[in-house]
Amino acid sequence: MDTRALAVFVTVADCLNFSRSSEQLHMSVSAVSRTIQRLEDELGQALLIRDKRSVRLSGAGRDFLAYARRAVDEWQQVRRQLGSATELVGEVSLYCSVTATYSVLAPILAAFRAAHPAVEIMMHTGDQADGISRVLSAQDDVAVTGRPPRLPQRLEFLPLLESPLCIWVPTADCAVRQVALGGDADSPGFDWDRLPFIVPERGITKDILDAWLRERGIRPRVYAQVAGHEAIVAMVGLGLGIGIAPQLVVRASGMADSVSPLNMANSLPPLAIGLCGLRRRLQNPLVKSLWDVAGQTYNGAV
Amino acid sequence: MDTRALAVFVTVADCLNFSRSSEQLHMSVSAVSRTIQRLEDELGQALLIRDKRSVRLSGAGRDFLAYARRAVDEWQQVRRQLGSATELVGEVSLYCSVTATYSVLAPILAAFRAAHPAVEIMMHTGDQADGISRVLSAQDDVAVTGRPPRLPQRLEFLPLLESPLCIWVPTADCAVRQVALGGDADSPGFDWDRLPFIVPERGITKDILDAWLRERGIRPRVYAQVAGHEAIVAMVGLGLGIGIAPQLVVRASGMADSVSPLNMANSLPPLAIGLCGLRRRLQNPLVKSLWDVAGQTYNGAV
DNA sequence: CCCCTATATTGCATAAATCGCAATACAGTA
DNA sequence: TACTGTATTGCGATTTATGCAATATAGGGG
Repeated sequence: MDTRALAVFVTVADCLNFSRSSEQLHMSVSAVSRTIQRLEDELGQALLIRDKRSVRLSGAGRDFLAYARRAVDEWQQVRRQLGSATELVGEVSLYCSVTATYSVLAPILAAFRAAHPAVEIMMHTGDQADGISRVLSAQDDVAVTGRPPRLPQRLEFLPLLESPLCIWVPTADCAVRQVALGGDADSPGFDWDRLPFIVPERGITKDILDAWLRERGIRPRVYAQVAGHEAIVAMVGLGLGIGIAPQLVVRASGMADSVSPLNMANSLPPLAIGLCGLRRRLQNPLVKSLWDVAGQTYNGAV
Repeated sequence: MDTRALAVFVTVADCLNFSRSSEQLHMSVSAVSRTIQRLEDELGQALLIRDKRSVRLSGAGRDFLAYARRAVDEWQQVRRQLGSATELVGEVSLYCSVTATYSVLAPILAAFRAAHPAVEIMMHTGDQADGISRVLSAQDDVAVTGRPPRLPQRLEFLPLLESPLCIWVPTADCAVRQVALGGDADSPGFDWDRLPFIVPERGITKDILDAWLRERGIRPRVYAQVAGHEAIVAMVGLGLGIGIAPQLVVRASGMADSVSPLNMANSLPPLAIGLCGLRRRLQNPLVKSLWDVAGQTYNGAV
């Protein structure tokens, strides 16, 4: 019998709800369900009475809960006593865009370094669009990324902040700007066809944009497919076309003066930015602590 | 962390010897070694100091041992409390020869039935030679068999009793008997060639006999290869030849008067008879309890 | 001094446990 | 009635544990 199973049982016994427990425990509902089943199997007793609309403790469950709390507690105590929990040592690998390094990560890393000076951070930067796949393929423990529309259950997402997703227009007076500001972007007659559009090559921003365009029946003239928001902003700033990027990136880019947002009534939904990691990896205390520090740093911000 | 790992640690801490622990725990040495490694890994502390010729507890190990004992104890206590250990229910499957049923198994089964009336015994009888493979292929939980010369480590063997392995000669006055008793079986000149030999088709007895014959450079005249000691005894009793079988089988066969042993100075080694089972299956409490009852029933007999 | 035994560890292949996903079942609700 | 929320289950895939064989090393004779 595994202490993890005991911890699961304690959580479920507290929530009296498998779904909520599964979230707290960073596991799937089925994993929780089976963990309890195994436990009951091993004990030859039902611990939780589930009757299709409620979960409650059985008599044996109440007795066992007392034991389980104590056992979990004593285990953690002995861990601490042996010093394994005093200081975390090891490394955590992190994937993010260059922009995220400044704007999202800086405060997290400062706090994390202060809390766990012996943990090394392996940071890999690149196109934010690759974050999810880097995490899924276990190349990195955690990535800073936008929230995917559909989150695979083995991924965990911790929202940190939101940034408006805008379509950006060059500030300099040029053909692109004149067309872009020459009409009402909300109206069906807006001249999308004459506007060179710089779109993301892949990733969440591309997915959101595609959905948004499809909804409105807009078929943009794609001027370039570019990897990385930073590059999109740069190209827009140079007057090559209009492009999509989170406001955050523009602010951090040093090109805030070279681009301005395209005003629209029904604008794009804001982008939720946060940490993304494999659930399984979150059981690793190092990854878990980075996660926790991030959550605390941005506590209540979103 | 698994309570099983704790139990392993407690055992090793008590023995201060991995090999002996592995026997007590019904696991391979490597499994024990790795269990301890995992534990140390999880705690980030060495628990046992191994310096190539001795094992002793580290400081952390001593502390942890106190915890581990308590944790194992409390776990067993809560199990008992919840009643999972009150009565065993289920079934155990058993393979043995017809003879073993009477001579070896009877007292075990009587004691086992008394101790665990709710456990059903599924008994399969057949040639004792097949016992090992039945167990290896998990067709049966446990078999009564002779001790194999080389025991695969995933098998456990519990010796119960020994029986002399003899070469049997018909009692009735016949050609076979005259030749067999007409010379000194120990002498190199003994007339093996003129004696029809009834040998086991396969199994441990065959292996032992083959080795014994090879050692002495005897090439017997094989009259028949037969499955099952009972059949060998029967054929010898009918005067068809000489044959090998444990004394136990002859005694139980009702043909004890029809056959007599061939006297030899350097006789065959006695056959160790006992229970054989997959180590893994021994962790099943039902199988374990049958094993334990057998051990107690024949306690000290061998 | 060298071979042999005893003991613990490690690479590797295999067996078992666990997990997440998708499908299912069922009760309450809009 | 369709829909939502919740728990379970079959199944494939991944992760973990195990046994075996090989390796390493020390001690004990001959």
